[in-house]
Amino acid sequence: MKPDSDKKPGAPTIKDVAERACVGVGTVSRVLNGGNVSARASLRVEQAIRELGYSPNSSARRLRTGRSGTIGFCTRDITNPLFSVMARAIQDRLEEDGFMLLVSNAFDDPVREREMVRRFIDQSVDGLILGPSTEDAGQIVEQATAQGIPVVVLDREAPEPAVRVMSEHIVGMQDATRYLLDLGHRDIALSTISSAHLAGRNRVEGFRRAFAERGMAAPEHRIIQGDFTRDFAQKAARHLLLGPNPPTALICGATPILLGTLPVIHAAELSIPGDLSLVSCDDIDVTQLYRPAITVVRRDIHEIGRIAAQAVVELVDGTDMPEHTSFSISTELVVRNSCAPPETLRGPQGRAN
Amino acid sequence: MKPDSDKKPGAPTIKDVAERACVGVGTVSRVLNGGNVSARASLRVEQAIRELGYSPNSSARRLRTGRSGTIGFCTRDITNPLFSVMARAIQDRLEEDGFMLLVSNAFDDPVREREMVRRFIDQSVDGLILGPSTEDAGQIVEQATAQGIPVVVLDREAPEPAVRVMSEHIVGMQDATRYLLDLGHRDIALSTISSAHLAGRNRVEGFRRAFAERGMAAPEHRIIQGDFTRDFAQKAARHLLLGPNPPTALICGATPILLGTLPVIHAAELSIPGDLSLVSCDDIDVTQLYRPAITVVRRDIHEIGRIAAQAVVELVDGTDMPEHTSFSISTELVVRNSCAPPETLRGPQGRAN
DNA sequence: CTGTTAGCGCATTCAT
DNA sequence: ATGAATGCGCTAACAG
Repeated sequence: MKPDSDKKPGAPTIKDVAERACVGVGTVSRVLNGGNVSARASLRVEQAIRELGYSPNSSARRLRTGRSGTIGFCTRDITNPLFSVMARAIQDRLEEDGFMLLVSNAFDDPVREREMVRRFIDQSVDGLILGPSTEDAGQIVEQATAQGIPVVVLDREAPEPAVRVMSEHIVGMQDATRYLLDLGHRDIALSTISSAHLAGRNRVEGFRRAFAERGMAAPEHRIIQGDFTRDFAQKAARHLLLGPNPPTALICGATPILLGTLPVIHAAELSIPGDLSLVSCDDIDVTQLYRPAITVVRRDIHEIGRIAAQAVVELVDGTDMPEHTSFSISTELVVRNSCAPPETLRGPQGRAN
Repeated sequence: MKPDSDKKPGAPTIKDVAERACVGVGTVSRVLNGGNVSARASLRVEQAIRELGYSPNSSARRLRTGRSGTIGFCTRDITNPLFSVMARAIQDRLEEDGFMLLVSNAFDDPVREREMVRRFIDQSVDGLILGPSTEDAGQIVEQATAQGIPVVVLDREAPEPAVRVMSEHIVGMQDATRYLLDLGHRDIALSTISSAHLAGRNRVEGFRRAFAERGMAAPEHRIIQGDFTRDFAQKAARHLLLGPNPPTALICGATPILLGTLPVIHAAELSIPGDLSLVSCDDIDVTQLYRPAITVVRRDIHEIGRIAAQAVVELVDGTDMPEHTSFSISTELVVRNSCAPPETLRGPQGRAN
């Protein structure tokens, strides 16, 4: 075999393109990245690129420029519709600017989260989006900022360089509670996530405010907070629903809480809304398709993702600071069929079976 | 500017470590990657690393070695529980070997899929996992293989270098259909995905086989196939259920199909299983929590992800070929309360309202 | 066992 | 406007 058409099997490099186009590598680089190139040279280079099927080696480029074209998204658990929907929205938006998305699950474990972030940084992501967690993002933001990596946090506290995208959980829960109050409920239970989460704190706050608004004190003994597992939710639901004087209404303050609670409701053969009025937070397939359809505090998850993605992109690409350092996502109470006035108000004829 | 004590703010490099440990960079590299190093030198290097807070620059490493430590997962839509659960399983497994996961959504669009894969390759992923799609993976496998990138495909055809993880859709659907047949149903409808998908073809095949088994011909006019959208499912359900002689049982051959069908069932005020027996494919929150709970053909999604991840890792790390080039995932019929004998067999007393 | 050296492919400076 | 040269940080091949 003569060194005939014996090309190197490796992908063509910028040098190959330069040779073929009879120009220097600098010129090729310039047409690629938009420098000053004469029309003639530019044309020749472009043709060479086409003929060779050349594509810039991203590893070399990222070594040279320090930018990778990737963004890391640290979720609690991608299996949660909240995060998978966000992930999709983020990815859709990121695509517009040519970024790719790296994901991970931290399972609400601060140690794991830091480890994941470390690995993201290690992979030299250009930006970071952090899902809610039990911990402040302070340490992580600091760590990332030290490397010049911008971070956007979702529903959690974070020091200044970070951009925050916050949901109006207080108002949302206040609306839900008020709705139940207006229906005549007084003994309303709230099963939600730990106050270690901003969302947990805020939801409890909104719950209390709704009662305060009416000059009443919230039933503190009906507030149960725990971690983000169905397991916790199930225990909480048993405690709440299976006791001697069950509440007339229950608000589930997170999707996993609802999913852990429903089986208990089924097992106890409680009818909704006959025996129990039910409200959940975040609208998912289950809340829409369950019969009766479940009333929820909805927020636009897709928009949250879009905004977060948009923010990182601006932070990464932009030369100047972003307009906003904090975004607020509103909520909306979607009334469906899972709530009714409490039995006591419907007369003593018993359950409407 | 004078080269004062002006330390570079940049992260410490292998050279810094070498100097501090009074060894050559080669030695540092060796302790990092496991070469032959004396205990003494090794100790000193490790200390220097700790003191400097050194972390190898992954961009340089990937340029040098051609390996990135990332795997790309191309899904149809990460929002589908099927894929989010897979993604989580894949990621969990990948983590064990230090890989990170890049995800994307192709929305069943072959053009988009190729574009996503191109970008994955561009990002120099070490391996590729492809979710099911309307197209054979031939072209993509070829493209990836040319770059030495191994690919694992899920529920789709692919030429040899690729590893396939296939679900036993034929048997699964056959079991489901047989179950309905045994219950006494004859007029069974199947709403499933296009035959352009392997899963679509196989599900129809299983459906037919169950009838053939009994010496009957499958009701071909009751088979509707379309794309993976709720929209299609809704139209199909309307066509099937709202006509003059609705079937007595319906099998939904994919999660989006079920989700698009349920609203039609609700609107038509059909009772399950009174008016219609219902079976779905893939067990999700909705099938478990819906009342009545929905009978499903289940497969272990988590295991599919685990196997796929394990396979890529072996392909990437391994020097030798993997043991298997194809895996088969079994299915299981989970009987719940959404099916009953057809009305005709339960006597003429009409609906049990 | 160890230090030195040569690139990996690219963007970028510097002369021209 | 452009070609040549430099080095990003690392690994691997080499010579000791």
